[in-house]
Parts: sequence; C-alpha cells; structure tokens
Amino acid sequence: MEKRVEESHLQRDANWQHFRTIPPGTQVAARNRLSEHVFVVCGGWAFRFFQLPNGRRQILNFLLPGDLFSATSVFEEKFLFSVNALTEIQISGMRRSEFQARLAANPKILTALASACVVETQAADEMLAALGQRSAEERIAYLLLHLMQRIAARSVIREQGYYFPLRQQNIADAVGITSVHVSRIISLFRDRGIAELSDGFLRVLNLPELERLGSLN
Amino acid sequence: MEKRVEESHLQRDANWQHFRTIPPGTQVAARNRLSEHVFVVCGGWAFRFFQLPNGRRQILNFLLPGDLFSATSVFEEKFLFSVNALTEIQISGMRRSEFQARLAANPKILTALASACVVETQAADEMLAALGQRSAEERIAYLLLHLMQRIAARSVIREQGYYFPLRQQNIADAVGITSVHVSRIISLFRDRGIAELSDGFLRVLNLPELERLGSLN
DNA sequence: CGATCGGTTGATATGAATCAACGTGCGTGG
DNA sequence: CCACGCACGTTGATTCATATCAACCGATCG
Repeated sequence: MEKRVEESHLQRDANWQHFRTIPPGTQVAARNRLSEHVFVVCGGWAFRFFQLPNGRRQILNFLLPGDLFSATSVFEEKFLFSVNALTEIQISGMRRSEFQARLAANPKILTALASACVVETQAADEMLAALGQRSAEERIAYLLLHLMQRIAARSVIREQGYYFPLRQQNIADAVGITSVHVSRIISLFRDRGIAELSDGFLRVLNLPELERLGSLN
Repeated sequence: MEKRVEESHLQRDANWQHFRTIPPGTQVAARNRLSEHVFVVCGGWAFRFFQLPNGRRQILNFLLPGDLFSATSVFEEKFLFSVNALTEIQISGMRRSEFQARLAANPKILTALASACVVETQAADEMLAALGQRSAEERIAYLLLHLMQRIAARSVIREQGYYFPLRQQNIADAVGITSVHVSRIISLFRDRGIAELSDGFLRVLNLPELERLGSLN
C-alpha cells in the first residue's frame, strides 16, 4: 500500500534517536511505571488505555505515526496510562530532560507541543460526549469518522478505503460496549450499505449517513 | 461557612485583572466563539460542557476556584466548549497575548500551566474509563470521590460534610445517565448508609464502601 | 490435525430509559 | 397573605438497549 506519511513538527524538529521496532500485541508502557523518556510513535498503530481491576480496559485513544504517547508525559515522570502495540510499531524515545531543553531552545517545538495538547484534550472531550450521551451505533460511527480523519491527515487513501487495523474487541474497548454488540452493529452498517469493515480495511459506502449518525454537531 | 481558599500558582502569580461576578445559571462561554482572553474561576462553581444537537449535554468537568476554564484556551483562540455558572461565580480574564508573554517571562507560570494540563488530561482519562466501563452506581461514586478530593484540596471540611452545589440533573449530565436514575441511586446510597446528598451538601457515612464502588483501581 | 482466535448469530437477562404521577418548597403576583 | 406556577426530587410501571451466555464457523498456525 502506498503511503505518504506526513511527519509532525514534533517528529521532524526534535531529532529523535533510539529507534525500536516492536511486534504487535506488546505492551510498551505500563501505568505508574517511571520513565525518563518521552516517546513518539514513528510507524504503525498503538493504543493508550487504562486497565481496570475487573479485567475490563478502556482504550483512551489510538496512536498513529507522529503521535506522542501523550503530551502530558513531557512533564510527568510517571506513565499515567498503559500503551499497547496494535500492529508492529516503530517508536523512538528521548530523555525527558533533553526534550525539555530543546523545548526551551526551539519555539517551534513548544508550539507543536501546545498544539498536540489542544488536539488531545479536544479529542478526549469529544469522546467523553460520545460515551456519555450517544448510543452504541452512534459511538461506533463517531469512532470511525474520527479515525478516518486522522488517517486521511497522514496518508493517501487507496481505493475509497482506509487501512484500519482494529479488531472488533478494540472498538468495543474504545467505545465502551461488548464485542458481540460491535459485531451486530458492524453487520447492521454493512446491511444498510453504510460501511464495510473487514480484514483490516474500512470501506465507507454512505458517508453522509455515517456522518448523520456519528457527528457530534 | 468558613472556607480557606488556597490559590493556585496560576492564580497567584499571574496577576489577573478584570474581575466579574456572575449569577448562577449564566452561560459564560460558548463553543466556537472567539475570545481574546484566558479565564480563571476565582470563586464559586462552574462547569464546562458540550451541548449536543439532540438537546442533551455532556458536562466535561466542574470548575472550582483556581481553575482555568481549560489549559488549552491559553493556545486556542476559539472556545472548544461552553461554560456555565453553577453557583454565583467570580471570574477574571487576561488577554491571551499578555498571558503568553508572562508565560515566557516567568517559568513558575509555565510549570503551573503544564501541571494544570497534566491534571486535566488525567481527569479526562479517568472519566473516560468511568463512562466506558462502569455502572451508573460506580460512576456516581467515582464522581463524588473525585469532587471530594478537589474540594478538600481547596477548603476546610466542615462537620464531616462537603459543600456540594450540584443538582441531580448536573450529576446526570456529567456521568451520562438520567436524572431519575440519579435520584434512585442517591436514594440507594442513603438507604445503605453510604452517603447522603441533599440541599447543596454532601455527607459521606461510609467512605470505604464509597471507595470500593467508585475507585478505578 | 487439533487448538486458538476473531467474528457471527440466537436466546435470554438486566440495567437504565422513558413515561407518568405526585410531593414539597419557594418565589411571585394578585 | 394566599394562590399559583415552577424547579427539584421521588417513586412506580413499562419498555428498550445492551449485556450475557452459548453455540457455531472459518481461517490460521503449530
């Protein structure tokens, strides 16, 4: 698949080193563990989540190439969340002290960080609204639209479709419903000619309808 | 009620002007409206929310004395949310440009802002987990505990109770359930001797049990 | 070849929404 | 000063969305 990855300022300007390639399914950060490093995802998909004591997990967001694990980890020395590789990923880290030094020296990085922080918060707020106020169907539609935008910002879209490596269980963990119910709703979308999702690939057949369902406005 | 308000660094160091007192129920910020100012709440309670087209609203968080409307509004010139006064409030604003100038000049303010950002994000993540993975009962317990901590950080607690100006509808809008269901669950808490909530006052009778229900760990 | 994983589908159970009625306190205007 | 309306909370009956439990299928892999 042809892919034009557009690097963020954070990725371009901050001069990262210590590249690592990590197989899918690996947990690359654990809540409450100390880390002297700030990490970016350079390739592949990961997700940030909370593990609850009852065995459930809430996926807080998905990390795409160019994303910091979280803007907050620039200031916080403990991880406040866990991170897991969804696909094979490349990540690279920089000592927090070094990052902060660069931050002070290069206003472009500060701007990029502030912008990342705004985007993160905005996304969290919208997800909060989706989880609190919308039906399962609407939440899934919202998630699809949200991820489509993020994918589109990073790569060329091929054959009217999107590379989309989420399992139904991941969708379930992100929008707070059961994977069984996710299956039913995805089937519904397929039957109604709204979208098809299979085998790591998302094809949207009726965008206006998907937006009608998923848009928060 | 005796109250020792502890000002945050943001409030103390940034030298705010343009104080305004605002009656309860007033909307003090509207999503998508431009604002040249950054605002802090100096007294009273407010809440930040999204208004959905179907008439529902999601309360994103509650604003207590010392809180910025949001750390993101330091960088973003449009409000990404709306804000409403829960009680009578005092707010004060500063031109964004001026705030940014002070930010550059005084590292203490930068630290305070970064810390506010971390706290905000962490709170949003936890709320996400609560909304996605927990029952109505657990969500309400979580909200009570969360607010108790924030109140306790700001003022002396009186008679084993907390000043707590939320209406049941506000709780409903925050945790994503119906106000009648909130009523049932609050009654349940009362019947089970866990907590009493009435008339702007919260009294916790069985903290361990409330924590068992509401804690995310 | 069996085991495991991801997805599908059906039957049933349950938590929460909805609809509705009612109570109580409070402010306002007659 | 009373009467009315209104906001807020409570409670019951019913409905509905989603969870749970269970069986099954196809693909993949050791």
